[in-house]
Amino acid sequence: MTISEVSKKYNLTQDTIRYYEKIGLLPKVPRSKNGIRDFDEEACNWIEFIKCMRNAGMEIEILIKYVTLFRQGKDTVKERRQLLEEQKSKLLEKQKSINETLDRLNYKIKLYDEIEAGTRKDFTEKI
Amino acid sequence: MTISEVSKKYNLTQDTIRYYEKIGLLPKVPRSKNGIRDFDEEACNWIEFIKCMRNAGMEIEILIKYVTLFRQGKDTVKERRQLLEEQKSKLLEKQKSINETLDRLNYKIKLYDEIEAGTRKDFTEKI
DNA sequence: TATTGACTTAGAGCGAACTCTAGGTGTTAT
DNA sequence: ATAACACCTAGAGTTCGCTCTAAGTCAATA
Repeated sequence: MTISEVSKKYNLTQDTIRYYEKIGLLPKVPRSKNGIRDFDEEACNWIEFIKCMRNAGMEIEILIKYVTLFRQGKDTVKERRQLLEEQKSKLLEKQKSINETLDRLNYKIKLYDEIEAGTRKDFTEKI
Repeated sequence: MTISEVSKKYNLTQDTIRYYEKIGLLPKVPRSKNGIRDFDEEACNWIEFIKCMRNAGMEIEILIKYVTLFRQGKDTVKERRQLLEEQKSKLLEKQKSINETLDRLNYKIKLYDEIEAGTRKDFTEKI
């Protein structure tokens, strides 16, 4: 698969994919003899994995660490597990923040609906 | 309330608070006669609100827009409602991404647990 | 044969959100 | 009175994660 195909498949720019490889986020992307990237299934799987993690806001440094451990083989399973557990905690925190904010947005949207409907005349919005 | 008290109360640096005011994110922070900020309840409420929204990842530009509309009074209720609704959608998307990633992390953590426990001998982790 | 088009690289540039620096003012404690 | 301390400002610097630029290689088509 060429970079333009991968780019379309995962909706990432070619620049982003090259950047990810450059910083060590993609282990061994195969190349055809004239130096052109030829993504195999494993490389694609990594891209998909990284995209998923990045979408959730995981830091690139952490992902590089994970990829590095992964490449070192079975001996790093314990450390990888630990890393993922930490990231899980962070995501749970983030989830909590988002839920709090959603509650607040819902409250305010409801308030604005009441104001617009005229069912609330005492317009004392308290931020 | 002085800036250092507010800073402690909301766990934001003084620099961040001053920055928020400078860019128009805090409507009218009162000042004592020698020019020192003296946060009243309303200013504190704004800080708390902004902190909540920022924690969920809402962009500063959007928050400035909201604050600006708020200051313009009742006539902007409809527009404010619309803005909040858009941000709500974004947060729901983000929530979805986080949930997907959490599922994936849980799967991998479980896999690593099995590997470590020795209950899974076929070590064919597929990223 | 010339040009088009997809790929390559190194490295510069960018936007967001702070964070820090330098220099200044005003109040309080010794 | 002088030092310490908390505050102030404008503006420069930093970090993250891309994104763009310039210059080059190579294969296919007019």
